[in-house]
Amino acid sequence: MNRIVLRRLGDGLVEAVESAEDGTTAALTRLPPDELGRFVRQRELAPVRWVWDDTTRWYPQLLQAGVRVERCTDLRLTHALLRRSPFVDQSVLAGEDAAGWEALEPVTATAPALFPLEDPADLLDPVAEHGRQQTALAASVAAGRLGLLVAAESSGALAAAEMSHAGLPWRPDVHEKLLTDLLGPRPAAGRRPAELERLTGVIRATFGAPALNPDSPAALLRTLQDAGLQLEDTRSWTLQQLEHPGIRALLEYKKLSRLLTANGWSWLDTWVHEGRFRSWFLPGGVVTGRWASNGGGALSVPIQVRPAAIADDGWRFVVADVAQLEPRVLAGMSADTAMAEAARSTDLYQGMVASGAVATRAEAKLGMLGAMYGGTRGESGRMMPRLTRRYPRAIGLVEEAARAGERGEVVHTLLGRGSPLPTGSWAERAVDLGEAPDAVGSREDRDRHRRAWGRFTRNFVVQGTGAEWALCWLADLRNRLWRLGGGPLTERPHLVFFLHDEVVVHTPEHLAEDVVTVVRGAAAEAGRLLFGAFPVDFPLDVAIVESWADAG
DNA sequence: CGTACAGGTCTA
DNA sequence: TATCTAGACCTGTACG
Repeated sequence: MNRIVLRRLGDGLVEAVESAEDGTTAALTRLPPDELGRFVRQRELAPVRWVWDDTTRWYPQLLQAGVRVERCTDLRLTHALLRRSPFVDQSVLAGEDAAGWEALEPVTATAPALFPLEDPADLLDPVAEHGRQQTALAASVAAGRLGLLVAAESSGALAAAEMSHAGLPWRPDVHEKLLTDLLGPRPAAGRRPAELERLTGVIRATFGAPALNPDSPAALLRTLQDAGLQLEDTRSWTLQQLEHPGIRALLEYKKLSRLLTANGWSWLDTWVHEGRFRSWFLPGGVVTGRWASNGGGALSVPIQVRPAAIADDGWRFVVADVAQLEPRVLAGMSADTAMAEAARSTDLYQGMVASGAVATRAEAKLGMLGAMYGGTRGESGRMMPRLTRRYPRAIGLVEEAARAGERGEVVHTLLGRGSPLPTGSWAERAVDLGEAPDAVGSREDRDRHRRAWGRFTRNFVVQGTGAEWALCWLADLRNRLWRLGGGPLTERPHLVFFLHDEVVVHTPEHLAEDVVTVVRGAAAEAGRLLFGAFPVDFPLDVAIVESWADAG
């Protein structure tokens, strides 16, 4: 398959360097930016891989021009992956512009200038960087797995851009009715809605504080303490434990105030246009490999407002999420056959009960969460010895990751994403083994940091490998969806949302059943890609719905 | 007056 | 019968 490296030239032209499999240059084309769409569309007629500095700098404009790309190599994301992987000879990647590649930030402008002036990306040489990356990959002892990872990461970048382009269907009228029913009519700027005004009055009267601003945590804490309540913070969970006639109104105020500030009228004004909620998904935005997001709080859209996410007329959402992704991934990566046996069940925790490992589902869940997050106290800590006896390989894997982190070492996911190195004085000392008396922090301080980093690395291997499974699922699904329909991206079934282990597909109603089939097919393929023939299942909960809120 | 942080709440 | 992982983003407040 030919590769085409795209780069911007100083005079505003775009250069396309096409090379064959063996590395020989087949063609060199220069064209003005407004002809790029036509060029890419034409070259996409045959299998080709586009290579560019950063997907956010190229793909939104192509999508705007109605051009969809099958595959690419995102040099920014690939560089970041290879740079941290313990399976890569770092000297190969070192170059005079290595720092430039590391500093490169994705572009998330709301109105992207076609080619921004003074873009630091324009100082970097994509042909040279691609060469270094290919050399580093080929020389790696984990070339196969890393190759899969960088391909999936780049596919994710395409999917992310496509989701921002399409947007999540969102009905402002439904959202506004929800707000009005709960808060009252939209108030003038800077004023509280009627219901919050009413609750403020109740709170002030009940606690005898006529000037209290319930939005000020410090003032609220003082007022509650003056009223004789014993508390150290004003979190809802803390307030719920208290007996006082004013608590009800206070909790109600907090709930509605949160709705107003996070997803109220101004959220609608800012993030929903022409019936679509558009935010930026940032693949690789979290160190573990999970995606981050930018704009509108896309990864924490409250369940409360999801009724406003409604498919277009004649369209449906297919909402799919994988049940208990992380314990299943742990079973696969540790090749723990006993845990994989429990994972054969639709409910992994119930499977653990059925095998006699634990007595109740609640214990199974608590124990596994403790194993993956590092909970040592309370009930989850008490489960550990039994889980260790029953699932020695799975528990052993996370325990070893925790110990490595406590020693200041790098851990890695199944496909080879490396954890960051710890920062701070304890880390240097951990490598040193010197344990010299510390002038700054106490020994207890260092031990606390060490254990905290161990919890991070313990979770990193599981969360990170879970993210790899989800990335493979998403990448394969994206291609299967494309083949289900015809015409432009948004006239076919297409992805509109992705949240760690859940996808939302917007599809013409008559294709919804086919979408369910390919969503399941892609999940099975992701399992094969990561774990080969090892028998671990990834059952999906899938629903065909008109509103996102009706799923699950 | 702008920035940084604390406290809080939402997601998986 | 708990507080363990990763984030985004809001308001209020202290600081320079």
